Amino acid sequence: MAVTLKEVAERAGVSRSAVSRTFTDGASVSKNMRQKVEKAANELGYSPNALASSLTTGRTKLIGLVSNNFHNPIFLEVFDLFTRGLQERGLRPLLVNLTNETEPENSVRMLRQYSVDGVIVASSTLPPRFSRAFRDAGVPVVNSFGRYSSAPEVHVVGVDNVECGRMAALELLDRGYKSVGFLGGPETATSTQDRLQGFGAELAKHPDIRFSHSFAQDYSFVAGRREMQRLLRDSPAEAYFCGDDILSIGALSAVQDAGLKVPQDIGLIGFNDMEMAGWENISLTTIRQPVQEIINSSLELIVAMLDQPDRYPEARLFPCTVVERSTLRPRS
Amino acid sequence: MAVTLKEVAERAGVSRSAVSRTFTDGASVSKNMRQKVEKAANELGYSPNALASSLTTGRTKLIGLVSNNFHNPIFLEVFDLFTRGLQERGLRPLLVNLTNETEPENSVRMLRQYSVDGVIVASSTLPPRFSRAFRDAGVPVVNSFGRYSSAPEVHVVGVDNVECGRMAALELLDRGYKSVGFLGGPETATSTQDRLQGFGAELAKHPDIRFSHSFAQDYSFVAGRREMQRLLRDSPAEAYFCGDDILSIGALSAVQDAGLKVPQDIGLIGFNDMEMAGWENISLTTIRQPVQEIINSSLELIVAMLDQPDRYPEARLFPCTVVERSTLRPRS
DNA sequence: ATCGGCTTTGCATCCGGTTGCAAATGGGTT
DNA sequence: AACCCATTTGCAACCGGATGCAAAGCCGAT
Repeated sequence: MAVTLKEVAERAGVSRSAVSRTFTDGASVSKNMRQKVEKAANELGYSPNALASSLTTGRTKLIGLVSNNFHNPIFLEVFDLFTRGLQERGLRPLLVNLTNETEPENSVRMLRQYSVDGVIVASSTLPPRFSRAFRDAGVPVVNSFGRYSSAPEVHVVGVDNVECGRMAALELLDRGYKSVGFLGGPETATSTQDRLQGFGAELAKHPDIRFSHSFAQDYSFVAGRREMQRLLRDSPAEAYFCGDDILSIGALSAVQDAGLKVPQDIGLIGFNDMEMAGWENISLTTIRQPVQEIINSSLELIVAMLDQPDRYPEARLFPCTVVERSTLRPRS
Repeated sequence: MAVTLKEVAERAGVSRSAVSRTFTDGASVSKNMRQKVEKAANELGYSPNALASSLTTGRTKLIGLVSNNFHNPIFLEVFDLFTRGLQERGLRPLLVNLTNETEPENSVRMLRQYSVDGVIVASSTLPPRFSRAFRDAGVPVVNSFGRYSSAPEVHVVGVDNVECGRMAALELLDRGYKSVGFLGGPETATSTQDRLQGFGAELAKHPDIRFSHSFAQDYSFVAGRREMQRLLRDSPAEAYFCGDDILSIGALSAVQDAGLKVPQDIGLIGFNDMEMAGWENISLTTIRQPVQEIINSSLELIVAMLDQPDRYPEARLFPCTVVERSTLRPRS
């Protein structure tokens, strides 16, 4: 079907190696030879088969892009940045959707069958055993938006969620709220646990502040809205730290539907600063996660690992910042 | 690095062909042999190299998933459904992000280098020459959400955008609006052109109705908002058909910011029925595109083309329906 | 035991490239 | 013209697996 190296060689009247060499950079080919080969290749419309060459070079330039966040709009931004970043570096994203997947085995086997050069696990909700499984299979792996640990088992790039929780608490205290709540994502997500921990730890220093917490079923508008509706039925707090912007937006809609005003009656602070948070009809005060930086760093790291597969695992953390918009009352 | 067929063969004390056969279904292997091989394979943790086998079978099970819509949230739903659908069928999505790409050449070459078995072009804004380029390269291609044509050059699965425009017009007429506008996406997108055409054609039958149109720069919140702000400055129409829900939501925010009420002062009808359109704080009346069905059908089609690459191109169209929520005034 | 026919197995070759090695080539010196 | 050395080229083997073909194995029937 497609034109092969052999045909080009015949047409150019040279050996197959010669053709191969003109298409491998760093190989030794004379100017003359290169011309002849390129002429023949162009005439035939030849381009080398990346998979065949991967057999001998051991490199496919395929990177598994693994995620289970296909319902949170911020992940569209994430996919956009990852795919473009990979493409710019000559790498190809093989997308793996792990929605509803609980065990890593299948995906590990699949990605190994396709000899991916590396894997990026982009998720804040996938349990760490997924990343670990890839590492154990000998595949370079970077866990983006994953859990920070002082003794990381795999490379992690993201934020310190405990610190972010603390930051949210300080922000609410700073505004003089006397009773606050944490409206988290699913209780099983490590990101939720960590944010809650930091949030709670900071509030523990202020025993006069009433503090409660609860969890939404997942990171989604509907879940955030439902949970807030539940909270509103029974003496809600003055302000809530939501574990994700998408939860905040759901919560916001619940609050407004109940005839209450944000931020006058109830304050909200989100997490992520996704594009939508800046929309004028939402205008969410939130903790910004530097998505672009996290992704760039993840890409650099995975590229580096291609050459040093046994690189010692590190955690790369980026600071978050508060983005003030309209869902918290002014500083007192 | 990874375990190979040869090692399994040695361990099991059989020929390499025997091992190959136990892992190819439909091949002739005795129960006894299969057992021996599987035992050895398990002990070694062997799984066949999909790329190596693709060399001889000519099948990679790789499907190029090509798009340039990484800013419209509905495409997160689209990617979710496509990737899961492909995975269920044993196929692997190789994601290609064509943002800012104007010429198909590079991506065609790349996808051919990776010997994809087929390509799904999922976009309503990529010019038809992209799909055509894949077809010309001999790669089975399905253009999902593409432009319907009575003489399709490649397989198209989607909706009849002209018809949808007409449907929007009828809906607005039905509500008794006397002046209406079309707020489209980028003028170069065929989907925009077609929706405008249908919309205009229907209105042409009613010369008493004032009709205007304009275009947003792209399919995004910001563009929709900006365009609506412009319109509001100068005797706006009573109701607008927006070329996409995301534009509607931007427009909605502009209208509300201007102190006007929807639907009392201005009516809006969108297109797509993305998840967000149903959020209670948005509650957009819109024309629903049956995304799930379009994707299922696209998948069936691409699978069918794997066996019949020269299948005669067809257009598969699905009807749209009006989803009534809260952004148009009641029927008169 | 022998035979016939079907199934199972192994051999060898091929898929489309890459690469170590040795032979061939080219250019500059003497 | 002869020689030396660096570059370029081709040969052949290999990457991991699939498959046509012929040989081997198996089964029941005679």
